[in-house]
Amino acid sequence: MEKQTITIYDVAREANVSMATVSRVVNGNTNVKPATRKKVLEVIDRLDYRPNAVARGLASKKTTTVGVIIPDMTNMFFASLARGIDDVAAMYKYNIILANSDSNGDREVQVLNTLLTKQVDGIIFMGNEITPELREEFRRTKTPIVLAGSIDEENVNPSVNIDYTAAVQEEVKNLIDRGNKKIAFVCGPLSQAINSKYRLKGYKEALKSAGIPYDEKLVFETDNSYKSGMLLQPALSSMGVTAAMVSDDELAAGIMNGMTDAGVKVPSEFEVITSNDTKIAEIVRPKMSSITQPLYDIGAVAMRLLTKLMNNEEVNEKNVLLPYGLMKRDSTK
Amino acid sequence: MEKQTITIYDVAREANVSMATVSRVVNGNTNVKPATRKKVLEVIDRLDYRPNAVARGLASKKTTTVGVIIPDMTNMFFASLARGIDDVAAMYKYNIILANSDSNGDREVQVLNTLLTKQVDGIIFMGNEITPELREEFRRTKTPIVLAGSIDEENVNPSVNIDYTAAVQEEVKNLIDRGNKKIAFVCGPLSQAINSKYRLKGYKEALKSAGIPYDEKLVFETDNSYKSGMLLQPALSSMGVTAAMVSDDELAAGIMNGMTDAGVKVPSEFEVITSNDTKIAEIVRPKMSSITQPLYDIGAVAMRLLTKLMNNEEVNEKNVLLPYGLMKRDSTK
DNA sequence: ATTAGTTTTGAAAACGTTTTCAATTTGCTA
DNA sequence: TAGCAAATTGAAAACGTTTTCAAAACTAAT
Repeated sequence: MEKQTITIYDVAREANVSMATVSRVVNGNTNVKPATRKKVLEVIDRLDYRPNAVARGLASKKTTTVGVIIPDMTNMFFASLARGIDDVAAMYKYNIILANSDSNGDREVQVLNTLLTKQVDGIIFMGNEITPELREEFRRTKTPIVLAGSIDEENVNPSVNIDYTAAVQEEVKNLIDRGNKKIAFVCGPLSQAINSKYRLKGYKEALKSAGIPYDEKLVFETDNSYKSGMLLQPALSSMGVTAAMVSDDELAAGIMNGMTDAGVKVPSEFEVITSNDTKIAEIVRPKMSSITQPLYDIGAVAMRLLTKLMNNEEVNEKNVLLPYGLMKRDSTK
Repeated sequence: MEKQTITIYDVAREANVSMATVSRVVNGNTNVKPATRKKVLEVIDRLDYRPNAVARGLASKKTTTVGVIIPDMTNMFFASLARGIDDVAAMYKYNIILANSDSNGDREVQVLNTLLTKQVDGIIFMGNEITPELREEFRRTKTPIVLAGSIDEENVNPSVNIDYTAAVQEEVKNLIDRGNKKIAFVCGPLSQAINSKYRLKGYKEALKSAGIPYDEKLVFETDNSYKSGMLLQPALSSMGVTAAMVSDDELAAGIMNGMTDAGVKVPSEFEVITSNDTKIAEIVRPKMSSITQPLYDIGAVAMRLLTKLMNNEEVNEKNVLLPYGLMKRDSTK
């Protein structure tokens, strides 16, 4: 009554052929006489043989599994990317091992190593702060790694993103054009290049073009949480800020609700623009205007890129920038 | 310059011991003389040896990987469960292979089979409709499977849920007590037992206790999407419905926004209660009253249960019901 | 029939571990 | 210091595939 596994050997015996031949038909190798193939397939069917992927992985050194490191799958932004990743992975017959890192450097290194230990064929990394230790691990491995919706300032790994600087710059310019003088820039940790080097740069450029002096006090660094957003209202209001460019949807929803709850009218008295265009932007009232990112596609393209790398195909552009858009909804005038 | 992998054999040679001994120290087996252990550890460190999990899996017949079948990771409800699953999995040194099924029966069967092929040690299944084919596959495998936040009417697999019937019954009773006569029951596919057998039952029971006749017209079957909710307003209003018990948060948000957009005041003119208490319930305005489910815990407990099953430990209760709550927010009077 | 190519096949060696079982070493006790 | 049990080690056989290389079986042309 013990687990009686059927192996390739059993099939070979029953079909009167060698294991090699069975392996060939299982793998769709064409160099098999049709009659033989038929015979083998019949036996496979009769015995209900299922190849053992682990053994296969050991022998072939391919696992058809890729690792996906994600800060938090409960965050709509990353979840959307991950969905794109999984769909394309499935399309190419890969499975994904998904691991949440909570953007914790040590955890990221640890996860990366267990993924490598498990011999994944490739890795997709999401997370915006790449510690020196992590970078070193990236460098050490031969396993291809691509960043999705994530910036590495040293730009050594292939990546898929949008042009955050240009998008923010454009939105802030629009805010200025509508008469806003004091515009807050609210973002996640400034230790993340995506915020400090890219988005903030767009913000500064827009101000500069308009001749508005940059005021450090208008930059609010947060942890990207809804709650943090809610708590920002007093500070924002007391400084006479009339608009905010926000780097995360939950955060933005928090700011907007905080404002509304305090009796500040959005958008007439306060405009908010968010950055990720997740479902949340649409569900919230007023609906939030947003930079639109092709979230699903960022994941999908990243995974597609990874398949090429795993296949040793040539890739022309290692750092892909997908087009972004600006979606006007009801949180802006 | 080829991938020069260090194997256990290299370590054994350098340390002047057998592979068996190296294996023992790597696996923390206590029957190794401290001096030997130290020597081996030094070599491991020097050579930067990393055990190959695939080979290990083949030899030991354990992969320390579990499969997770999820309808859509982009759905906050399931994403929250999955987060609990992954955290507990990590705690017990497992990784998860996550696969989206879109609740498609064929896809579920297919995914299940590739997971089994990959020799996962266990499986967590989310999805509320278990086709006969899928059930048959469940039955065929020896690999333990537990359902998380998902109902199988035949109840053969271990599962973790809340008492959906009681929760709905309680909420609907409250709605009745507040004077609502026409209460809609809005849910996902009635082909899913969780809706047709459990939630609907609670709804009916509440009506019956209050002596209100059950009207099939007040039952709205949807696909659980935000959009479907938005489109429901005309039907709801025209029938004179004053409250809705909804089975999904996005769906509920859609209904609420649909109402509000049409000028119907929530909650004074229309009350809505949702069922999953995801972030969305809190972010939306008015905040939605909801049945509260310990989402993270459902996942966490399911995974914990699975670890026991994988370990052949005794489990006393195979079908766990976690406590639910009722959270009063602003979408009810 | 023979020959020279082509296809098809099979034997056996990987792949990198764990695990079993027996052999060796060690530590105590008398 | 012999004897014995316990602790420590190692040899080699799994684990279930893929892959290489050569042999065998065809095919077609003479």
